[in-house]
Parts: sequence; structure tokens; C-alpha cells
Amino acid sequence: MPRPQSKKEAILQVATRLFSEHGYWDTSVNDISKATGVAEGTIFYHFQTKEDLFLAVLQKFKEEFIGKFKQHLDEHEYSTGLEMVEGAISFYLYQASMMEERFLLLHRHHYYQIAPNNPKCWQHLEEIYSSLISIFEQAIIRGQKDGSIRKVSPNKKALLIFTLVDGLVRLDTYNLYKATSLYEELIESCRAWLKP
Amino acid sequence: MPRPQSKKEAILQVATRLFSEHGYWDTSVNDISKATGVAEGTIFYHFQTKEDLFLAVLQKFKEEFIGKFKQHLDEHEYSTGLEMVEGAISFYLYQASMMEERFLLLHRHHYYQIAPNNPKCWQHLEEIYSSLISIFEQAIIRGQKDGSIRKVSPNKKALLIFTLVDGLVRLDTYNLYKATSLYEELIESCRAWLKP
DNA sequence: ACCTTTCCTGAGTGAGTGCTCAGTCAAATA
DNA sequence: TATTTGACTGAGCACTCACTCAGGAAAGGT
Repeated sequence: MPRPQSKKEAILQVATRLFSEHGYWDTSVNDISKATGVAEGTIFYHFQTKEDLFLAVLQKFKEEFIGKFKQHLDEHEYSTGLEMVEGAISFYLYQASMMEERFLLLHRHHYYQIAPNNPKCWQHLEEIYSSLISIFEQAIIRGQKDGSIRKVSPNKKALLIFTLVDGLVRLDTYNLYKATSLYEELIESCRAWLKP
Repeated sequence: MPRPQSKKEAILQVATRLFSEHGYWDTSVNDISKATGVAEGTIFYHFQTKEDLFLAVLQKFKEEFIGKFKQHLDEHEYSTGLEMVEGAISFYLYQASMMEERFLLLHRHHYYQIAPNNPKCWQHLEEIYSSLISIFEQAIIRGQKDGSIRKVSPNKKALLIFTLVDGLVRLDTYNLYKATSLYEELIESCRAWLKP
């Protein structure tokens, strides 16, 4: 059996960092090879093109982020659906501050330009968004069963809440507004939508 | 007499279209010169660098968009502040569908990468966002005076509403969700935040 | 020992880039 | 009429980039 794919992993990690910090176009394959301490050819041995590498970074982000989110929900026993919604919002904001550079990747960069012509890219993005929205949706449905949330369209309301939270994170990463200062207002506003 | 500044104007128009359709990096100065029917040197005669041209496109968008918004509000006599908020939301969504490609420009592209190192770029973006948020804010304040809107923090609520509307437009332009199908839900939800 | 497969290398390639600059030409000015 | 000005040109420059390829090293199998 060949050596464990340590170089491939190293390339992925460095690429994630550089793409996040400088963006797709301002990161050359040469930059990545230098920063990893690996020959340029090695990168193309493991990833067919630069775009493929970029997609691999997105895929890894997707898996890690969705995984963390589900793990968090499994570990926390919320007593009501409403609390679960609030917990999900908090966790999203928390992750955004912890993995700030990778959220940049998701919000700021090249993906939305590739996506229309690249089904795989589009699929990753779609999967990220729909997973997150579905988490909010499930929480709302649960809340409606336990009576902590009033009768609203779970799907539509979940989408609005997600849009709101994600939009604030965006403003934050662009330094246009400090999202954290709106945390109270955000939670309060969502509660106003949902409370019976 | 050859029309004054017609070439400069033509370059700006074509550049707007190409930057919107293909993004900053996938549009070369050569592309713009060919599409305009103008020599490459002409472009650099009118605009110092490619980035300058890109900024001129943003500036023009800013002026046109804010201008249109203010004009719309001047022409419509809303009877309450709440109606004004709803009118502003509608107008924003309407503009987004009419000027779709230019909203792409605002949402998708290079500006947020240039902005941190380019005060002029940052200023344009900041001006666009704060103008829009302030429109919502003023409407809320008016609504609080005429009693159509309850006691909330105008600034914070305006920011949340703007984030929400803008976020939906984003999902729409990325084809992740049809924002228009949420129009009713959006208006209804904002009303729930504001009504006494 | 040998062979095969996988992993890795880095100088090299050619297409493409933003930008320059010597020069053209028509209109304005003297 | 002679001169100056300023919009405009496009071949060419210096440079960067993603990607290739011939070949070497290491590990596994027999």
C-alpha cells in the first residue's frame, strides 16, 4: 500500500488558507506549492486542475461544517423547538466567528461564478444551503408540535431566518457592520416571528 | 463634431456589461476594447488602470441606483411610514429584477476583495449600503411618529430588514431560491416586526 | 534480486495579461 | 496658414500563469 496521502492533505490545508486569505485569482498554484513545500507538479498529480483543487476545498468545508452542525444539535438537548432555533442561530454565528476565513470563502469568492457552468460546484453550494435551511425547518416543525412555535410555514420561515443570519455574517465579514452587536436584536426578532 | 466623450461613455457601458456577465478576472481589457470597437490604448487614455475602470463602473451604479431610489420615494406619497417601508422593499426587489446583471456586480464580484486596500472602493460600497439602510430607517421613524409602527430601534430594525431583503436577492441571483415566490411572506414578516 | 506501481519533482512551455509609447490625424488656436 | 493640442491607435513589452512531461525515488509484490 502506498504511503498515506499526507502531501495531498497538506496541499488541501494550505490551499484552503491561501484561497481564503487572498481569493482564487490572487493565489497562484506556485504560491500553494511554495507554502506547502511541495513541487508544483505534485499539486497537479493530486488535483487535475486548479479549479478541481478549489472544489476539493469547498467539499471539505461542506463536510466539516455540516458535520459540526449536526454534531452540535445531537449533543444539545433543547427542551423546545423554539430554543432549538435559537441554538442553531447562535451556533451559526459562533462558527462564523471561529472559521471566519472559510466563511469568506463561502461568501466572497469565485464559487458563484463557477457554479453555473459546473454542476459539481453548484451541487456543493446547494447542499450546504439546503442542509442549513433544513435544520431550521426541522426545529420549527418540532416547535409547532410542542407548542413553542405558532402556525407558520416552516419552510418559508426557515429560509427567511437563514437569509437573515447569513446576511448579517456577510455584512460582518465585509466589515460593513458588526453583526455581533445585533445578536440580541436578531434573536428577539426571530422570536417575534415564531412565538405563539 | 464627433459626439463628445462618446467613446468614454461607450467603454463604461460595455465594461459594465462584461464585468457583470463574466466577472473582473474573466474580462480582459482586450475583450472590452474589442466589444466597444475601440483601441486598447483608448481605454487606458480614459482610465488609468483596469481597476480604475472597474471603480468607475461601481460609482456609476451607485449614483444611478441611489438616484432612482430617492426619485421613487419622492414620487410616491405614502400615507404611513409602514407603507413606506413596504414600498421601499418592493422597489428594491423590483430594481433587483430589472437591473439583475448589475446586482450581480454588487453581490458577486471583486469589490469586496479590492475594498480593504482601496479606500475609494470601500467608500462607494459603504455609501450604497448606508444610503439604503438609512432609507428604511427614515421610514421607520416616520411610521413611529404617525403611529403605524411600534416602538423599536429604527436603526437596528432597518438593518435587519435590509439584510433580509438583500439576502433574498442574493439567493435569487445565485439561483439557489426564487426570491419572488417569498414576496408575500417577506412583506408579512416585516409587518409582524413593525406593527403596533 | 527484480519488476511494477505509485508518488513526486521542477525546469520548461506557450498562451494570455495589463499596460506603454511613438506616432497619426483632425480640430482648435494663433 | 502654421502651430499646437488632445483624442486615439495598435504593435509590442515584460511578465505571470496554469499546466506538462521526462524522469527519479520509494514502496510493495514476487
